[in-house]
Amino acid sequence: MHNKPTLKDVAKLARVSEMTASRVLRGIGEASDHTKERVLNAAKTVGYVPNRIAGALSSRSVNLVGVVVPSISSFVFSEVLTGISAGLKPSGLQPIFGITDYDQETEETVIREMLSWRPSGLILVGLEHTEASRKMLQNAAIPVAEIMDTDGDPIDINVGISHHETGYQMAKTIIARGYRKIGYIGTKAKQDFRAEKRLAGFTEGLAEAGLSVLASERFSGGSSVLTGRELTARLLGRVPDLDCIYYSSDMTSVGGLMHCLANGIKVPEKVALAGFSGLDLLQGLPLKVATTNASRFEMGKLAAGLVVSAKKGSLAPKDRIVKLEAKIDIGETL
Amino acid sequence: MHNKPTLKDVAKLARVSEMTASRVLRGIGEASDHTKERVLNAAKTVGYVPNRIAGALSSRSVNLVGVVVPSISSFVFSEVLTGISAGLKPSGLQPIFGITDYDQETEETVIREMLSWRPSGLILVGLEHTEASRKMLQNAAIPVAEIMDTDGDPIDINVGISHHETGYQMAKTIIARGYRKIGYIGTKAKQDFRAEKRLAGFTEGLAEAGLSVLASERFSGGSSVLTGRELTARLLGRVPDLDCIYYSSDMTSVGGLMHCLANGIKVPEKVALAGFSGLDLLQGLPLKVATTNASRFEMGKLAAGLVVSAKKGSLAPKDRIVKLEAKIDIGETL
DNA sequence: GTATGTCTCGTTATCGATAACAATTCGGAT
DNA sequence: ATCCGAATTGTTATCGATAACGAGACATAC
Repeated sequence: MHNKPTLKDVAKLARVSEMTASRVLRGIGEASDHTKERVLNAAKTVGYVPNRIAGALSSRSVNLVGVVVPSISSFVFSEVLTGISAGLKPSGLQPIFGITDYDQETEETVIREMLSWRPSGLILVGLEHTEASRKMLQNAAIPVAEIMDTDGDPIDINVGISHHETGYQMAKTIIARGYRKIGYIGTKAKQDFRAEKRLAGFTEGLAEAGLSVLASERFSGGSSVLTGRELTARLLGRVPDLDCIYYSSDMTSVGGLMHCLANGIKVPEKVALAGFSGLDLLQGLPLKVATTNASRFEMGKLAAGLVVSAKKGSLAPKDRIVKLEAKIDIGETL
Repeated sequence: MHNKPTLKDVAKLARVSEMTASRVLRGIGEASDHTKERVLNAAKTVGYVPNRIAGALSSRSVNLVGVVVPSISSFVFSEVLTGISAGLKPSGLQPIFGITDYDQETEETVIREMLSWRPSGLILVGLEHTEASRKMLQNAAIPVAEIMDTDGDPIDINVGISHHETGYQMAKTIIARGYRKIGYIGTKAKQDFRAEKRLAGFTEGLAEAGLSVLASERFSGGSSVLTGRELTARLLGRVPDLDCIYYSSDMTSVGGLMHCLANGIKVPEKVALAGFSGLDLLQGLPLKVATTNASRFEMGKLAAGLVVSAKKGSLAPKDRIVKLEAKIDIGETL
């Protein structure tokens, strides 16, 4: 017996043509019960596993949707991915994931790699891509969804929230609750476009009240509780009279809370804290940290659904842009 | 212009044969600088994106490695995936991910789906699979790595830790530190084989000292801080004099710590806590929770490396089984 | 008995690339 | 001037499936 059984082997054993075997195995078209049974049995006895590569080449259709995210070692994206999986499930489309490490060149490579498999659709995070990436995506002639951010010029489908508004609203909220000496802790510029947009909106919101960010700490690399805790310690060490800190993520805001808990700093009496994302992690802490909920699961699911509709040609242009509401959750730290 | 440019279009424009164009674009074999340039230019002007499907069918080789995990909405697996990505990178192989939701039937479907793309290798979590899955994997004639667990009978490559021993050692450690009234909080049986094995080893370790788990709480669904907190409250409500709780995960043990912090219960004086995984999350908490480090990143990276070697045929049978050390980190809660 | 459909199943021609082998070119050695 | 081997480039035959069309079998209608 040679390498792997092919459709030909199945057909031969079942004494039918390859075409008939193919039809039975895919469950399309008509076939007598007698034939069906023979083919199915033959497939089982030779241990047939269809070759999707050949099938895809022949039918010019691939049941894959590429999903390109900056990182998977972050709750934020794993929830989005879970949402995408859920949204794709009813259509029979399979997601395949690629990681960019927050780097546009890497993203370009990943996109090229994905397109070379001729997927039925593509889902990307963010609106910032290299020129070459945009061109490839436009030429691909498949539904392309950019998610998580609506501040920019989308290629095709767009589902997300406005990070600029998110920052702006958080500034307003913080001001309304009486805080005036405000600090910021977030990633270094250019690493994370969305965090940068929130900060810009935040700064703008403060400026309208004649305020500004008094002090900030920036870090590179992933957000973690430890980073949040250390930078909070450093920031409050430098500027002890801050009465509120805005963080670029929930992970770091939790770190801030931990610093305060461990050092007997009263939250929010002495210092108020606010983060971003609405991670599940926040539930169960001694104090629920303020945040803006980015409804990541829903966003992923929705985007996946739109890609499916678009692929079927049943998605009007006006339904291709969905701006979700980013709702602030005051929690117990503001 | 028709649909998508093919190699033929590029070749025509560059006035060379398809074969020459193919060689230039793949950078293999020889070609004069003159030809190279013409082909590369042609490819760029028509916006050529290679069709991997056709390439894979023709060359009978696919630069993909399938990775099948129970879930991605958990730190545990996202770190493993990150490790796998890292381990695969030097080889040029690309990981593609599939999710089983902790269900063997789903796993079987996912495996079949992956094999239908004829990947160069497969990486699975755990040693428990359906009979049909095992058969498919054995017939696939590609490197198959089972990771995270070594308590069982591997199909091919195996990298992981012994969860039974992990539980056993934790029991010994807890006993050695003087705790006697011990509770357990973990997932419901059969959902998570590895957690079950840890519990079995734990119980065995206690039994050797004439002890047993006095009370336990079980949950279904994912591990979360909130679940850990609530169940800790419930368990201590039922059995207030427990002096130590063993959790099936770090997320839930952190929840336990949060319950204690919020309610003024002294840790570890009143009650000691221990989890499992060694998540980064533990860094930065007011108290470092005891855990067993499962070195997930390293495990993923190592397994990926072995798959690559095995694919090249340079992996001896004796190197196919790697049992890593699971090191207990006492932290500050034991 | 002939015609007309409806079911079933088979034949042929791709899909877009690459492997294997064949052919051509070219500079230099004899 | 001729020949040789290395460097380049081309030709042919697949890879394993599916789309599109075609054909035989069988039943029903007139």
